[in-house]
Amino acid sequence: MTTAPTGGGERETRWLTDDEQRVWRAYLHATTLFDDHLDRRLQRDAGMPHIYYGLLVQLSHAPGRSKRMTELAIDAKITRSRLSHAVARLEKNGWVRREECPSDKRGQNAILTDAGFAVLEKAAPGHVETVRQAMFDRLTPEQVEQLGEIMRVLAEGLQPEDSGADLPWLR
Amino acid sequence: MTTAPTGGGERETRWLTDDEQRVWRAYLHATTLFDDHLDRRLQRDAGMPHIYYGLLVQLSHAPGRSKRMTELAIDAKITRSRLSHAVARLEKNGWVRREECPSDKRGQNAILTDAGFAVLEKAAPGHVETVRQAMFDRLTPEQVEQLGEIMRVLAEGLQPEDSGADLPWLR
DNA sequence: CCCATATAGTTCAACTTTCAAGAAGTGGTC
DNA sequence: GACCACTTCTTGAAAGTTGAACTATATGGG
Repeated sequence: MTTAPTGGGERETRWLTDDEQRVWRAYLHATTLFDDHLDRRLQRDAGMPHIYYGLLVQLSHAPGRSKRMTELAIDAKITRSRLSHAVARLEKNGWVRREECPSDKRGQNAILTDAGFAVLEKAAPGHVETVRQAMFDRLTPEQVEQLGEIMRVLAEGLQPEDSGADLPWLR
Repeated sequence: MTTAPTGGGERETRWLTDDEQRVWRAYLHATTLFDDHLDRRLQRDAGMPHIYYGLLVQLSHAPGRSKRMTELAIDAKITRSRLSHAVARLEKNGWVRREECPSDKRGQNAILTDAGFAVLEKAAPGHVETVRQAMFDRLTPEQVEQLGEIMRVLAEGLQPEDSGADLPWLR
């Protein structure tokens, strides 16, 4: 649905050209496959979806391997609701634990446990290898640079997304 | 977890360079935001997630606005299981109906209804506009071309993904 | 101090996705 | 024509996601 000369009461829709459609489809195709690929690998190698893995990574980089929930949600680009569920699951796995925030009683800190760190340490090489094989081994250095720049531009335009859910600015 | 000089018994992991990490993060960031953005828009404007919309689009392009389930699954890059559930939902909405395949009694054809087509017609301009604003209005013509080529390369390397679920080659 | 309002995080219900069966049909082989 | 391997599609339960409602705490005036 991107080319038809429109049908209803519209005001000059700027439909995609054939070239644009091809790029758009290629984008959807590739990103879908990529996402699935990563998810499966990590599910297999680390027993969790990609985004959960990303949470552990975030924590591993944080001072004290600890982070406020909201901060973690923002960094991982997910809603607080989703994070709550995710951390609950990771906690059940023994990979993360929660601790009250001393300075703000509403707050919680998510903390990477040693077990969690171990899982990360074990899965990381395989994950990196996956990413490398699927992306960096296939692209020329120029393309890698182009991709980076393109993604930066796209992300920039998407940041201040409102939409009524949760906190407006929080995703 | 992409830079640390490793920790356990590994054989020379090819960690990502700082530049590669930046690109990788930019990629994740942008694609995540993009996906969320589209999903929300379509949920709001058409009452369904992006992938369901994609199914209707596929059908609208097919001869007779009809397609075999498996073919549809392959084109949409989803499992048949997922498609079954999705079509069930779309059928409940009255946007798709199922019909037995005459030549193969195992088969089902998914058919876009007039109501389904109407939904598509109504949502399409907004959807295209969303895509245009978020992607094509932001990139230079060169970047669009680069993006297309890069995505083609990435998809190429991901095609024959096995992994044990459903049919290996299907999805 | 007390209030209104904002923020942090969780929870609930509805929905989607996944995985592992399972029911039904096809096609080739002997 | 009975068997066997395979394909097509569906189902059910578990896991994950979403948006909205909710609890509790914080904050900045009056």
